[in-house]
Amino acid sequence: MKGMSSNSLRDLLREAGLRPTRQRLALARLLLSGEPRHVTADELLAEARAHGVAVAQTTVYNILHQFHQAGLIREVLVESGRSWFDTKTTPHMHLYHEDTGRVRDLDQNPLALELLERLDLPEDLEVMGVDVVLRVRSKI
Amino acid sequence: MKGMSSNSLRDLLREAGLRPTRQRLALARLLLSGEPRHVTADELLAEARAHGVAVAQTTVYNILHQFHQAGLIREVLVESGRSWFDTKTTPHMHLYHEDTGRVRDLDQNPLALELLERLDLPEDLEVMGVDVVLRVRSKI
DNA sequence: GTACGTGCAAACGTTTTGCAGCGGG
DNA sequence: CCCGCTGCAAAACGTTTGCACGTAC
Repeated sequence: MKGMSSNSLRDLLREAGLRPTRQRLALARLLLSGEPRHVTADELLAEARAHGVAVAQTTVYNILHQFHQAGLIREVLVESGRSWFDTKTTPHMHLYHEDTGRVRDLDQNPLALELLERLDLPEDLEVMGVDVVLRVRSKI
Repeated sequence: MKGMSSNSLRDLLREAGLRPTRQRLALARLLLSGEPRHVTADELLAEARAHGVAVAQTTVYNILHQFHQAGLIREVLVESGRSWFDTKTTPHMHLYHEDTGRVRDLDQNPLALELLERLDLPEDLEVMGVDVVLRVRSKI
């Protein structure tokens, strides 16, 4: 999505059923027009304001959840009391660095998919997603 | 751990490096002396008070985290803003029912272990744990 | 014009802080 | 008996909610 134009961001939002408001466009540009990234709500708020975007904290939360529901980003739960959001939406796992509190992608998609295929689930359940988090620490 | 006596609970806490205080003993009895279970802090607080145990909310949080750090219970992160605690500590995965908000165990240990073995991790990282959550919904 | 979004303030669940006093030794 | 640590109230933290006002269409 690198170097995505204003117009294609507009279309992206519209296709997701979201009105391309000033705030949504600004956050979409920060989140979705570059390399995949992991952010918290507060980091994104600070970044938006540093770029001169006038936006309320609540709105950042609202928009992050709207993007999540629309499938534009993923939510990653690794700490109680704080959510990470991941702009990479294809199936993959996460590495959580307990020392730094940072989240990284772990690109071994086939494993998580195989895991899912080999599970014996009750017939009446639909799988909405598989979240795999490896908690790691530096050995040194 | 079913039907565990007061004395063995005392020993369990002592071996975990925790003083067997009145509150810790009461919560340990509720959590660790029966079948494996999943609770939130507030559920446990309500249950303790229903059993006539005088304990503060903060103390329940403190003790749950102390039990977690001591390896007596596991923390399960499936929703932002609320932690579940699982009294089953052997390796296993979790099923998160998005309809009901409930957590259940999924006993397919070998899969999660195999997953771990087959990952290519940087040499300098130590794996502290693997969390696998399947988000499911009722098909009906 | 109107349906939908935003942003404020207040509520929520959880975590942290500071400290009085209990209890293990 | 005493010191370390526990357990508490209160505040802080990240997030969610309810509602009045704005804005895209």
